[in-house]
Amino acid sequence: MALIKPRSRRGGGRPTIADVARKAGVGAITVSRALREPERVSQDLRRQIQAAVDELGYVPDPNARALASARAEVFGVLVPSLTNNVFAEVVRGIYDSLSDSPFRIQLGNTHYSGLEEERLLQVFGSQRPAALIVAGIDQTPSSRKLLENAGCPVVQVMETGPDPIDMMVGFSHLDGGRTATEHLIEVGYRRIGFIGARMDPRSQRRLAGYRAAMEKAGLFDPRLVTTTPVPSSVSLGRDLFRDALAKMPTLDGVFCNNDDIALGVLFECHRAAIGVPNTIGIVGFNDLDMMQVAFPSITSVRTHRYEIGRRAVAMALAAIAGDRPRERIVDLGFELQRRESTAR
Amino acid sequence: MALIKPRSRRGGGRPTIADVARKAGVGAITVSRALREPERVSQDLRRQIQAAVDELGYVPDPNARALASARAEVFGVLVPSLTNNVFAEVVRGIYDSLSDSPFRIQLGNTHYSGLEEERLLQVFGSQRPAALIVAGIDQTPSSRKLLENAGCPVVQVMETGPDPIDMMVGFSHLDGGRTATEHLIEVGYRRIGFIGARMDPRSQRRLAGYRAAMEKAGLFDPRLVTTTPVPSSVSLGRDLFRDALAKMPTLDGVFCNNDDIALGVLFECHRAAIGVPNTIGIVGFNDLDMMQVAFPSITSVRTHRYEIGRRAVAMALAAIAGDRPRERIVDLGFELQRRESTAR
DNA sequence: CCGACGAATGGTAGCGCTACCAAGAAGGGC
DNA sequence: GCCCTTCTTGGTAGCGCTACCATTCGTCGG
Repeated sequence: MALIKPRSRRGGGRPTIADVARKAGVGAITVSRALREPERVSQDLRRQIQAAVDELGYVPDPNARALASARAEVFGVLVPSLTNNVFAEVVRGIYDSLSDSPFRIQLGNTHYSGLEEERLLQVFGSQRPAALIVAGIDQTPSSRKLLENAGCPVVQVMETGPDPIDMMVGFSHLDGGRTATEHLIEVGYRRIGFIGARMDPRSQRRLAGYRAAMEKAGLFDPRLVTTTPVPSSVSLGRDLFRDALAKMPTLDGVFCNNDDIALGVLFECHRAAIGVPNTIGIVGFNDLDMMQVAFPSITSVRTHRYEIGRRAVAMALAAIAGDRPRERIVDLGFELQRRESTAR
Repeated sequence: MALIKPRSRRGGGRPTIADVARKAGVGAITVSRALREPERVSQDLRRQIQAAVDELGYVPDPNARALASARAEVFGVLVPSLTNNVFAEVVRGIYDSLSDSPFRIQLGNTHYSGLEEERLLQVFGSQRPAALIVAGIDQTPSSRKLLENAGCPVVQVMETGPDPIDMMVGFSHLDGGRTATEHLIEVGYRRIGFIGARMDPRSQRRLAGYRAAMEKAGLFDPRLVTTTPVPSSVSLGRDLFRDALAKMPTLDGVFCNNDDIALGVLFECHRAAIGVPNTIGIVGFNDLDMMQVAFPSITSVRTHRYEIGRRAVAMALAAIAGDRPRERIVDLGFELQRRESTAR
C-alpha cells in the first residue's frame, strides 16, 4: 500500500479552497459557489464558510480561477501614451469604475505604434480577458481581426467612427477642429494657423476639421499649417509657434492641436510681447484645468475624457452581464469654452 | 472498453502545448522547455518546435503557467494617482523598461489612501507577482507585513528613507524642500510662503524642509504656510496664492509644493500685475517641461521620475535573476533649476 | 572496458479552481 | 401516495502548464 505523500506545497502554504472547505465542513465546490454566487448557497453554510474564510485569511487564486473557468477577471486597456493627460484621464475613469468590481486592469502602452498594438493584443488576448478597451479607431487590419476574435466585449474609446469593432465611446475630432476654427473665424480672425504636434490620427482629423472650416470661409492657405510628428509638449508649442510666425508673419490666430501647445504659444506671446487676444487669438484642445487659469485665459474645446473611461467600462460590464447596450456608438460630444484668448 | 471522449474544449479550441508537442513529435515538457530555457534543448528540436508553434499560432496561456509554476509573470505597481504627471512618468519608466521582458504590468491606484493600498496589496499578492513596486515609504503596518511576506522583490519608489522593506529608489523630499527654500533666502527673499495642496507624506516632508531652512535663517512664521488636503491643480494654486496674500500681504516669495501650484501662482501674479521675480519670487517642484517655457521661466527642483521607474525595474529584475543589488537604497537626488522667477 | 557523470528528453502528478453532472431533500399538483 | 420540479449540495474530471523525478545516451577518466 503506497503512502501518498502530498507534494510539499509549491505555493508556500497559502490556504486553498480545500482548506476552507474542510474547516467549514462542506465540499470545495460549495465554497467556490458561496464566493461567486452567494444566493445559490443557504444562509447557514454561507455564514459558516465566511467564518472559515476569515479565520484562514483565504484569498482565491485568480490564476487557478482563470484557468478553470477559461476567463480571467481582467480588463485589458490599450492606450498610446501614459503621460499624456488626456489618456491618463480616460484610464482614471476606467480605474474608478472598476475599483468596486472583481476585475483587475492590465494596461498596455502602444507608444502610438500599430505594430506595438498588435503585439500587445496578442499578449492580452492570451489571457482571455473579460473585456478589452482600446484607444482610437485606426487599428491595423490584423489588430482588428484579433479584437474581433477576442471572444470578449471590445470598446474603442476617444473617438467615434462609422465602423465599430464592437462598441465605441468618444466624439468627433473633426467636428471639434471645425468648431474651434469656426469660432476663430466668427470672432474676426482671418490668418488663422494650425499648430500640431505628434499628429496621430485624431490630430489629423482635427486638422481636417480646421481645413474644412477654413476652406468654407475661403481662408485656407497651406502655409498656415505647422505640424510635426514629434511628441507634444509645452516647449514644442513655443518652438512651433516661432516657426509658424517666421513662415507667416501676418498670422493673427492659431488653433492648437492640444492645450500644451496652446500654453507654449501663450508663453511665447508673453515673451515676444505679442498681444493676446488682440494681435493673436489662441484656441486649445481638451480644456485642461490650467486653460481657465491662464492669463489671459485660453479658449479651448472641452472633451470628456474621464466620462469616456466610465462609459466604456459601463458598456463593457453590461455586455459581460449579457445585456449589450442598444447603442453601440456613444458620442459624448465636446463644448467650446470661449475665453479671453479669443475675446476681441 | 470505455471510449474516453475529451471534454469539449472550454477554451474555444486554442492550440495548447500538447498540440504543439504532437505536431513537433516531442513531449509536452520539451516544448515547455524550448520556450522558457531554449539552451537546454538541442538545436534540432528547438527548430522543429518553433516551426510547430508558428504554424499553429500557439501562445502560452499565462494563467496555466502561473498556476503550475506558482509564479505569475506580473509586476504589481501601486501609485497614489494616475493623472499626476509625476507618477505617470514613473509608470512610464516602468513600462518602458519592461516592454521587452515577458512581464506584464498590473497597475493599482491607491488614491492616496492607506486602506486602499492594503486592499490592493491583498489582491495583487493573491496572484503571486514576480515583483511589487509601490510608491512612497509610508505604508501602514499591515501593508508592510503584506509586502514583507509577498515572497517577491519589493521596491519602494519616489522617496528614500531609513528603513526599506526590501529596496528603494528615490530622493529626499525634505532636502528638496530645504534646497528650494535656501535658494529663495540666498537670493534675498525674506517673507517666503509655502503653498501646498494634497499634502501627502512627501509634501509634508517638503514642508518640513522649508521649515528647517526658514527656522535656520530666523525667518519662519506659521502664517506663511498655506496648505490644503484638496488635490493639486493649477486653479488651486491660484486660489491658495490669493489666500496666502490675503493672510500675509507682505509676502515676497513662495515655495510651491509642485509645479501646477507654481503655475497657478504665476498666472495670478500676471492677472494681479504683481511683478515676478521683483515683487514675488516663485519656486516650483518637479520641474515639468513647462517650467522652462513659462514667462518668466520658473525656478524648480528637478526630479528624476522616469529614471526612478527604470531603476526600480532594473533592481527588481536583478533580484529576480538572483543577484540582488548590493545597494538596497538608491538616491537619485534632484537639482535646483534656477530661472527667471527667482532672478533678482 | 566499465562505471560515473552530464546532457537531453520524457512521464507523471499535480498547481487551485470550476464546469458538469448526479443525487438527495423539499415541496406541489393530481 | 406518486411523480415531477426546484433547491442545495457534492463528486469527478479536467483547465494548460510546469516541478520533480526517471530514463536514455554519449563521453571520459582510469
